Amino acid sequence: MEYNFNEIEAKWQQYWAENQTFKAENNSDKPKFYALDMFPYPSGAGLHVGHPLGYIASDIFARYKRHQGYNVLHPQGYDSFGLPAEQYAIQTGQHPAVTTETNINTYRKQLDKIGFSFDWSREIRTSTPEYYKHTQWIFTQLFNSWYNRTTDKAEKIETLIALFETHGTTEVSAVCDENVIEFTAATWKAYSEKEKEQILAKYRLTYLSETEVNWCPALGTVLANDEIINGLSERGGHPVVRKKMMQWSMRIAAYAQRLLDGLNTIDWPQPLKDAQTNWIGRSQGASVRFKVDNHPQLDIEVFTTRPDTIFGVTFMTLAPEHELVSQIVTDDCKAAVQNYVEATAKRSERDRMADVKTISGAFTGAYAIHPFTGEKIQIWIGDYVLASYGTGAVMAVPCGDQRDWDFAHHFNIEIKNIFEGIDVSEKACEDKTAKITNSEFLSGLTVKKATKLAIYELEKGGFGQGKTNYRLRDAVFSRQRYWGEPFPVYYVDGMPKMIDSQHLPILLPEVEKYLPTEDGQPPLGNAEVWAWDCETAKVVPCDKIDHQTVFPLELNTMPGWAGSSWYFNRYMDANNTNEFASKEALEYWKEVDLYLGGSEHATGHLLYARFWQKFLFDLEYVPVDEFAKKLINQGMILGTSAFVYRLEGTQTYISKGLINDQKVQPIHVDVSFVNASNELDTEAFKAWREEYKNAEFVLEEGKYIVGREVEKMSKSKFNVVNPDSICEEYGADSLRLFEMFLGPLEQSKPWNTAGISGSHSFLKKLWRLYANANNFQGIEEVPSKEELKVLHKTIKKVQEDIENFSFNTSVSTFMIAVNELSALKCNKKEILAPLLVLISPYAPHITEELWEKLGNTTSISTASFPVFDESHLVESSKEYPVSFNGKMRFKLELPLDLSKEEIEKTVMAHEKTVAQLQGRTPKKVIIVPGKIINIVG
RNA sequence: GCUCAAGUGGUGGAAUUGGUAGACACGCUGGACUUAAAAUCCAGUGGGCAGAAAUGCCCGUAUGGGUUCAAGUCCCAUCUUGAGUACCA
Repeated sequence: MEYNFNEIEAKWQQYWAENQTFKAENNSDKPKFYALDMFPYPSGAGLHVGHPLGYIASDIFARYKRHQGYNVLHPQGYDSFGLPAEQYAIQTGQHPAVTTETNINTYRKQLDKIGFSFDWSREIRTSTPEYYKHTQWIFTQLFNSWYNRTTDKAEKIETLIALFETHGTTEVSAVCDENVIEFTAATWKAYSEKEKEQILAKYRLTYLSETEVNWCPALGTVLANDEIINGLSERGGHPVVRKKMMQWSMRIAAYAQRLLDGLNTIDWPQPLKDAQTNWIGRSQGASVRFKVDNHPQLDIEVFTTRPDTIFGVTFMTLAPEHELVSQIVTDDCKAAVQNYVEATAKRSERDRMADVKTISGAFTGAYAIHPFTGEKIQIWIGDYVLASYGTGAVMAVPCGDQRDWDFAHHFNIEIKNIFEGIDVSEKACEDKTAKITNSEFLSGLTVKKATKLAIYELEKGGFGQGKTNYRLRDAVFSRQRYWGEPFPVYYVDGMPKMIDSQHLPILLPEVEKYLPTEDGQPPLGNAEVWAWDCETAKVVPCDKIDHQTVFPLELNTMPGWAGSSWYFNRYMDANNTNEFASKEALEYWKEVDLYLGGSEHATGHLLYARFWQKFLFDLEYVPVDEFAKKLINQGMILGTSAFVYRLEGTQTYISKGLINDQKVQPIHVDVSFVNASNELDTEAFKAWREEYKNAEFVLEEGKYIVGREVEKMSKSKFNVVNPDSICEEYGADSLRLFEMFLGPLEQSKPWNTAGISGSHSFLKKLWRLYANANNFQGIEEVPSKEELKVLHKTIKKVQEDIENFSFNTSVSTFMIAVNELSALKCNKKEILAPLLVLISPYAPHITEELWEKLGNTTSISTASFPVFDESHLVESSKEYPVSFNGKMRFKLELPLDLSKEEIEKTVMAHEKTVAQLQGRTPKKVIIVPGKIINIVG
């Protein structure tokens, strides 16, 4: 009987679906295990072979944990709001919901074919009202909360109001806007409702603020930073300008320290932790206030990580946008400063960052007073100082900072040396082991001590204090898009109001056009029914707006990361209609035990999700403050793009080997036109597109050879390989094994189908092993010692490998086991049955089939994992490698219970040893029992 | 520039605490079966030198040093590639 994978795979996929084999229960005596994949965005291109890599790995782990007796939650869903569906809608008028639905159906079909053990009863889609109802609810919770520094957590806004009522601002230590005012309890009570609202807005965890966006007038839309290249839009190459808009922001900066600290409690890859650590960018130092000469009321505050170098300050630089620039600039410098400010304003932030080499700036004519020496210090402006970091001003220490040095050098400003025995005439000294000199009370101290003392003296003199700064900025939460969660927000007299949670969800309104409106409003501005009626608590037509009881609704939508910042909690209780998940479900599943996904989400999704989780934890909605205990990044599967070379300006295509010095244009061709030896099917190429119809080819040895390059798999590069055809040709089990066999999970690797026959023939060998064993039945007979040894060393290795996520090596272990058992002509049930359980997480279909043929009536997924028994591996002897000066010369079989002395005696007496030594006496003999013998001399 | 990861046969990769480098697979070569092909099975396969052969010797994990009885593995320097980030004071 042949291995008919098509039939077998269809049979078991149907069986699992009908029997709900992988449905997870929220009540169980078993220990729980939650294995999660980062859910996909359902793009129109469908799944390619890169997607399943991580899904296969987590599926293996989930199945393994089931064999170990865990109650496993292994769900899947779709991150289904997003840009491509909206752009397709703009082009075709097709509603994004329709496109999304179609794409999801394609994904589902493809996923089903690979045999994943997902619990589909818990499927979620972020774009459904049942789901985004809760996303909206979380937003309102953020709005109704503030960050209390005293308790170091988020609290309901009511606790802040209570503090204001009893103590005014005196007892409040909060993470809030910079420009909050102080008041007493009495003043607070005297404020009008609107004034109170305005004050509270500065404390809420989500708040409106004027933020700059990249506005492209020609496209009528807002662009993300990476959609802009050299100041022009990526699509169409139109000019992009910076425009201020009122947008929602999330006070993620409040959580900077906790996000940093939390990294120590979770098992995530170090590179990913490093990326988050850098992104949060904690730096410690001091904040120092410099008085401005002739402006006794003005202070310039700077942040420095090197307060120890304060006596090396010879000038000060402000960001051109700094608010004090216009106040301090002297009349004779005014023109130059204004010119410079205008020139920098024209350059985009990107341009400014990209151009690091050009040094530019202008002198303001004003002077600051050094807090310790009282010396007058020139105040400059320069675009190397960023308004958005720290205070937008730096104290420049040219001897200790290369950028300050470059600036000073360029503008001929004094460079004062405060480092003992170091020459700073050519470059700054950034070495932190240098000794400070020429610095009054800091002279003679090391950096560490000087820093401490400098901060102490600053605080004593009232010039500043120690400070910790974070690079992490609050996150903009508004998008000028259609296909996203609408905000549950309406505006009364310009102030945002939350819609009460009982009225959620606020459904995404229908619009005629998915583009922004002509006056630059977001697409929801096109909606005709988009106003909130406070009396009926319903969304009503816009023309009913009277600003008495009917008010305009928010026109922005939420960003892509809103829905993905809490979805892992939803799977725990995905069909709950009252709350995002019940307390019991959250208590039971707690957190994700294994999270698999790409490292590209390091500073996006993975940071925002940790932030929301901590927030929900603070308000006691979730039981843990880190949502994923362990995280693994799977590497990307790269495509091998193929190129033809067109002679410039012609329809002639030159085979790769014949190009030489001719001017050719490389053009991507569909990889399906190319065979394994890089030969192009020229007819298929000509038929591909109208423009290639008349192509002529310059062949080498009668063939057109294409160029190859490994790139990211992408539709536009025509290098996408889709799993469907592989499933058809070799079966899902072959695909699963092959993807695991490609190499370490974390590593990026090019896709190359050449090796798939190896995995496939392994499965055929496996099938034959069972077919030969009493026609699949196996025999009830005590296995031989060798057979048991093969089985148990396989159990040991596979178990270790799975736990280390080393799936590639366990596939080779299976191959070795099957090769060895085939050689032994093993037909014992006692060996063949446990072997199937070992392989079943990797190749679930064939193992279910063989399991059934062995006489089992329940799914193999219910079988328990074989238990490793050391006793089968105990050896009585060892084949020792015998080395001379570290080089292995021959092997010698010796009993393991020999003592070192006995080993040495035997080895030294051996004829090969004598031959190797050629009469020399060894200086030393190293014997590591059970490992190696090394003779030196 | 900075941070991180990585560099091993023709190819993907293995070698988990320093202890037999190249497991397993692909590819290739030869053979068996076959009219033939496919499929399957068997043997060989890092490079070099010597030998009819068994076998022996030398070289070999990006490069150059070092530590060690012993280094792909540890240390220092350099080069290359990939990823992230970027005037962060």
